Amino acid sequence: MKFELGDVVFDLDVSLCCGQVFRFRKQKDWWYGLLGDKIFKIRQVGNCLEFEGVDTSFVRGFFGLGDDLTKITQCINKDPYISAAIKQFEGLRLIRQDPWECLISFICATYKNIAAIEQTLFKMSQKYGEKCCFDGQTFWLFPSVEKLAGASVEGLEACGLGYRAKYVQVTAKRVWEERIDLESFRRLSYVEAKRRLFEFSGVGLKVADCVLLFSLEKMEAFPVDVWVKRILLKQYADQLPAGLVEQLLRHDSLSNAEYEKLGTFARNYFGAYAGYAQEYLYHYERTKK
DNA sequence: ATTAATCCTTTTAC
DNA sequence: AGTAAAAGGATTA
Repeated sequence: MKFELGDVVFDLDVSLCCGQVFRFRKQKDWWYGLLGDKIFKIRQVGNCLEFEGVDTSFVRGFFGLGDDLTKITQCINKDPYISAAIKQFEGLRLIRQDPWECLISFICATYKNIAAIEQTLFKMSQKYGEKCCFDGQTFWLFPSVEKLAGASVEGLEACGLGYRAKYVQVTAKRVWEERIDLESFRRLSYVEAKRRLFEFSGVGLKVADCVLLFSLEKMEAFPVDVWVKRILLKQYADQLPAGLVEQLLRHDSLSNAEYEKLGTFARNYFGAYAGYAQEYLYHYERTKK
């Protein structure tokens, strides 16, 4: 299938490489990806998207092609620094992931680098997910709630989860036993959905913000990891509340209070699409020189 | 080749 | 409320 982008600005490679998704692989010029029980491949040829395994409305929804990116980038374009990031990664869009997979993925992602996260999630899917064939290749779907709820901590540890194994286990068990519908969190406000996510084991403010931004379409979510903290301290120090910079420099970790101060600053400064700003800044910082 | 630091942090315990 | 330490292990320097 084909989809002409027309005046829709989109860069498939940048959107898939900027650290939002962990289970996309590029083979030759095709990206192979999974969402729920769907497996598909997609590539961008000029201003046209070509794909197999899913329909046009899925592609539009999944890659956020309905977002008015021109308006969004204008809104967040507040200074020369982010302006450079927006310019360099024109076409970067936030992807709409599955909330369950997103929640578990970011619980697994804490204090890990992206390569290690990808490896862990692959092992976990291989062990607990459903095996599927597509385009002559083997894929494993992301494990269901029921499957992970029944997994042992030892079994999860064997996937390289380390101390995160028990968080995954406890969270999965709770989602399963209480029949929690994570999709329904979409209807809650940012603050309310964040509070609900925060209750899960292994979910702090950062993981909650990632789930809110990457799967629940809360664009005011502004995940602050070590990279974003670094950017804020370097590029936005003089605009942060008085004393906060000195406080942050005193120690390495981020307290919840400090985290929320940075998030509040970002939402005030960048506006309703602060999450988009975060993704441009994050990718820009990670890839420069 | 080895070693050390780092990693899209959270939890637990002062 | 604020701070510090611990939690595996792959990747990167």
